[in-house]
Amino acid sequence: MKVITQKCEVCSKHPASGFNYGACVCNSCKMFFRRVILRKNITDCENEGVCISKCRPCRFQKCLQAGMTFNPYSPGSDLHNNEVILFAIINNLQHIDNHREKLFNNCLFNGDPSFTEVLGTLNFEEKPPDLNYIYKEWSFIQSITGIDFLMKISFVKKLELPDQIVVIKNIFIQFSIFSIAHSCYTTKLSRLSFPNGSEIPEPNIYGVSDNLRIRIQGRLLARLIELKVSKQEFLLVSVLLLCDPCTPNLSDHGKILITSQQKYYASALLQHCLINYQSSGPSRFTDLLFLHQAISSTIDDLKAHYQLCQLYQASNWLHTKKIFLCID
Amino acid sequence: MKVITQKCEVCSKHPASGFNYGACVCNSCKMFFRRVILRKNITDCENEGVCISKCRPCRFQKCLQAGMTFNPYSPGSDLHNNEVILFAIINNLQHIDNHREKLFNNCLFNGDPSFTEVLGTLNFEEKPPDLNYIYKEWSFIQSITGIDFLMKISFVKKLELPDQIVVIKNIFIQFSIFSIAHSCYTTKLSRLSFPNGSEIPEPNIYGVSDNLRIRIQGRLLARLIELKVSKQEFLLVSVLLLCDPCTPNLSDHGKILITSQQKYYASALLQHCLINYQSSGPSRFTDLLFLHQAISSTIDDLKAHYQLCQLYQASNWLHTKKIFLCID
DNA sequence: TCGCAGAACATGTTCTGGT
DNA sequence: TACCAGAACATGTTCTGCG
Ligand SMILES: [Zn+2]
Ligand SMILES: [Zn+2]
Ligand SMILES: [Zn+2]
Ligand SMILES: [Zn+2]
Repeated sequence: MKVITQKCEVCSKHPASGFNYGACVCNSCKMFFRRVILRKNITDCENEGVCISKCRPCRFQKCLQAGMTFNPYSPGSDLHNNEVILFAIINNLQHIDNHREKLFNNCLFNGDPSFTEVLGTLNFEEKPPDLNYIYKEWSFIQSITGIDFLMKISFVKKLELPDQIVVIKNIFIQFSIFSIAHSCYTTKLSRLSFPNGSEIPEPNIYGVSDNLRIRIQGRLLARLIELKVSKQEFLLVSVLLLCDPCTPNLSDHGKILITSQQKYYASALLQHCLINYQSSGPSRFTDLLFLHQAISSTIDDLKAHYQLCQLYQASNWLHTKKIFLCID
Repeated sequence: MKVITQKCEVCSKHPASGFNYGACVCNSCKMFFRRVILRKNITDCENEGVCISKCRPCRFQKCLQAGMTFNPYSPGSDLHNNEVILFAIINNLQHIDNHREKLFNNCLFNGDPSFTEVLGTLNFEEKPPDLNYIYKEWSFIQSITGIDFLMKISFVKKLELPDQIVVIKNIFIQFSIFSIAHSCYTTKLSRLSFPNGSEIPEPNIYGVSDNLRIRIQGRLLARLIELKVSKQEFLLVSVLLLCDPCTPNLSDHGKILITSQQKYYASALLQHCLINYQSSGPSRFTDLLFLHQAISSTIDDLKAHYQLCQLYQASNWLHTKKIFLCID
């Protein structure tokens, strides 16, 4: 008699039995979600990224992505159970990021894909141990692995293709910078630089003000050091960078999805802050969100720096990769 | 790596995982069987006879039919568990027979099907309460419901069609007589007769020896009374009548199947006797099997009687139904 | 090494009760 | 009455141990 003949949002195998735990899912998936939460047996997908989504961990991720939440009547255990969800969300991000790091450190990417091409599968190759990247290559592999990471964040695939391009294009440089900065913070470096030690931006270009370079190298990193931004916080903030409903040229559908995801990840970050910082959780949350400003300023400086470099030493900046030129 | 790519004998949905509990079945069916036995939760099929065989009780019957047995290592409980199986076998027969009785008492069957037609679905109709059968009609409904009963014994469907005809044709009269006799025994009648009281065979036909009639009316019934044959025994013996590997014109395949079924039901009957008669179980078993002789003799007498009647009163025996004339 | 019984675990379906 | 959380039950899959 029900109008809901919809397929389950998670398994799409059974018809949804109704609105269970906050999403339109079938009974099996409802019970599955419940059991994972209660038994707290969250594991990681074996083949991160290339899974057919039929495995347990991926099924659970789909539940989370569908927006399922667990609010048992029994008061008190409430927070505890939602911590499980939070943990799972972060854990998932952590895995995708571990994969990114692996690619960044051990692989190379041949070619010069446009944005449309980037949306397909990216084929990384093993990097010979004796190969040394030059600066340009570092920044390219940093960005391309960053894009790969962003593409793997689950809700991105739910966007229509043009929206995917728009969103990724809007954010990948910010993420690259944020990511390299956090990695430098983790390894206790005081200036932005690639793993081989070459500083960002490329030094010693005649005519470019040292002031600009110092700002680029220091501002964001200093803030990360000051706040002692954890990896988990870094990841959540990264996803929130992506969740910008004001991204230009976004379709209506995209806007709705991005908005819901922003709400979702924002409350996850807030919860995380509350758990780790108790009463000062909200202010921590604010600090983290405002990292966005430091990132944006750094990008602005980088752009200025780039233009100056073009001005003074054009030849060195030839063959800029398409993604940096924002070519679709 | 296994050669066994066979389908499960019970569900034929999964491949058989091996030889489990005595039959080639899949793992699910293995566990299903195990659980039914252990929990002893045997129930009856809702729509006896016309079930798609997907329901629990039918699945369990299929297990039994596939020859599955339960012999747990733990000594002592052995017999107990096999009693569960025995109970289930008898219970199933009981149900089919209850259905037969219902048809026999409350329904009528229009038409004069040949044996080939009888193998399809038999369409019984509600009998108006004010309708009174004449003798011929009683014997027809008795036989046709008997055939319906026999067809529903599970292994019959496993026979090839010609074998089904051969087997049923060979036995349906014996079963009819046996059945009516046991029913008379149950209702404490001393002479074979139909529910309306009309005696078997039809009395008062001029020229037929009373001796013959008395033998027909009494011999089998007397034996049933003497032995106090229970309904359960009646049912098992009935199936064993059917399990005659020497049935003429049986195919090789049919012979093999019938032989295995004979072994199966014979050991069930023996077990039943042992449980109820302990040390005199085997002799009880023998007595029951020898009921076959009384049935056969009665049939012989009936045939003689029939021929005599034809001789003296031909008109009365016109329009004999096809099944009695053994018309395929 | 293999095959199977049984335990343990995972998943799916139906029932129950509160709102 | 309809809806849904959770309990209870039923089914299916994988692991373990033994001969
Ligand atoms: Zn589902
Ligand atoms: Zn997976
Ligand atoms: Zn099976
Ligand atoms: Zn059934």
